[in-house]
Amino acid sequence: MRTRNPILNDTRRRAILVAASTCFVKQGFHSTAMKDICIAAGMSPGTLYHYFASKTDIIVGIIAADGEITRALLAPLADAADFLETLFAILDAIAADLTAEELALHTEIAAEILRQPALRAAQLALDGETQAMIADSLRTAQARQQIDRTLEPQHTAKLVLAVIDGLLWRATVEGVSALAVCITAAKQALARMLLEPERTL
Amino acid sequence: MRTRNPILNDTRRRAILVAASTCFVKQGFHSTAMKDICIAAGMSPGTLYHYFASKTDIIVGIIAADGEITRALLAPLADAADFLETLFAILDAIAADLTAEELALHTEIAAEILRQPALRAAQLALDGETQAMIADSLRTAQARQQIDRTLEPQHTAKLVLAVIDGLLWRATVEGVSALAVCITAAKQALARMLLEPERTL
DNA sequence: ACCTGAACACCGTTCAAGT
DNA sequence: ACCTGAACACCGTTCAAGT
Repeated sequence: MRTRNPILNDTRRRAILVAASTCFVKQGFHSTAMKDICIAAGMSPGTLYHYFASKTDIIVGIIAADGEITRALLAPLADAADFLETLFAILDAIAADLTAEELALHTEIAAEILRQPALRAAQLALDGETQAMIADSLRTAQARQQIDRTLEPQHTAKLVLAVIDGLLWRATVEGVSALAVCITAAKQALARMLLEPERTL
Repeated sequence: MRTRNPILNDTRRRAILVAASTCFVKQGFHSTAMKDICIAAGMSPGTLYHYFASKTDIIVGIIAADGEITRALLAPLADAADFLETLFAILDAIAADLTAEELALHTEIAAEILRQPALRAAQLALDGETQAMIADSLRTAQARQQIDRTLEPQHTAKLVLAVIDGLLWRATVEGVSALAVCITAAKQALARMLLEPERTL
């Protein structure tokens, strides 16, 4: 029994996730065959299954990768000169290169999570981490008097995520063309939620 | 060439839709095989395909059936003694027998609609009808001074549907146990939206 | 361990044959 | 027209064999 090569393992897994994401975004999750992913990643089915146990397991990988991206996007909040301004910039960044196909995949993944308990567990864990990260940033911002100090951080973090979620869902339903309007509405909602009443924009 | 029997056609199509819905709700859209639907409906694949062109076509049928149910649910609004009270009762009725599995199917259908242009067209048409229906009811309610008369009916109808949609999406994400809280929030939002400022509950 | 590609079981859809 | 069930093409997954 030879020992596993962690670097190769990581490289291959990333390559597969990239290939799979590309296919899923373009054709949809259920319309892409494993063969499609194999071709896109330049490997045989056997090799692919050496790195991922199933098509669903690839989604677990995508959820995890998305989680990392989300955390990287939100990182600037932790030490922002202005919390709300930074949050708004993040929203703009999220919207900047968002396509209808990406939103569609987002919905397909949501549906898959609802049907598969294993995925639900993975998603809940990641969501909890993101929430804690925002809650921490909120505490810092409150100490700096940038955010209404009467707000409970944990609960407020949940609301912030709910607003972002709602924004994405609305853009999904109404089409990417509605993104600008949705973002404006989301920003207004966030300002009212997070600032002290007398400081409302 | 014999002539088609409309009654039999309608009966069979309804039976298939009921069988399919049951399977989809329980196991999910992509996990139910056509064979499952055939067994549940008590017929052979050939017969099923005599009434529905494809698995996707069954979803078209389900969307249409859901549309009819929605219209029946909203019908009381057209001649309500109190518009808002009637709307609230409808929300409660929708929530009364809503399961996590039904919400999951709702998300699966949404994903399917986003991927299949034919489904999107069907959905848009139905949504337009529902919207027009609510707009009419709003006009009547405005004439009866039950609703803020400065509101534009068409646009407001859209908002009402958005709130209901948001309510269902939130319940999907947070779980059916959150339904009561979501409904309360939705009712508050609707009251603020529809009543004249000084009459807010 | 890492990789290949044939093979297997399953599923959506079709179609010749029957009434 | 309405119905049956075998058959076809395709897809997710496995596995014996190779390095």
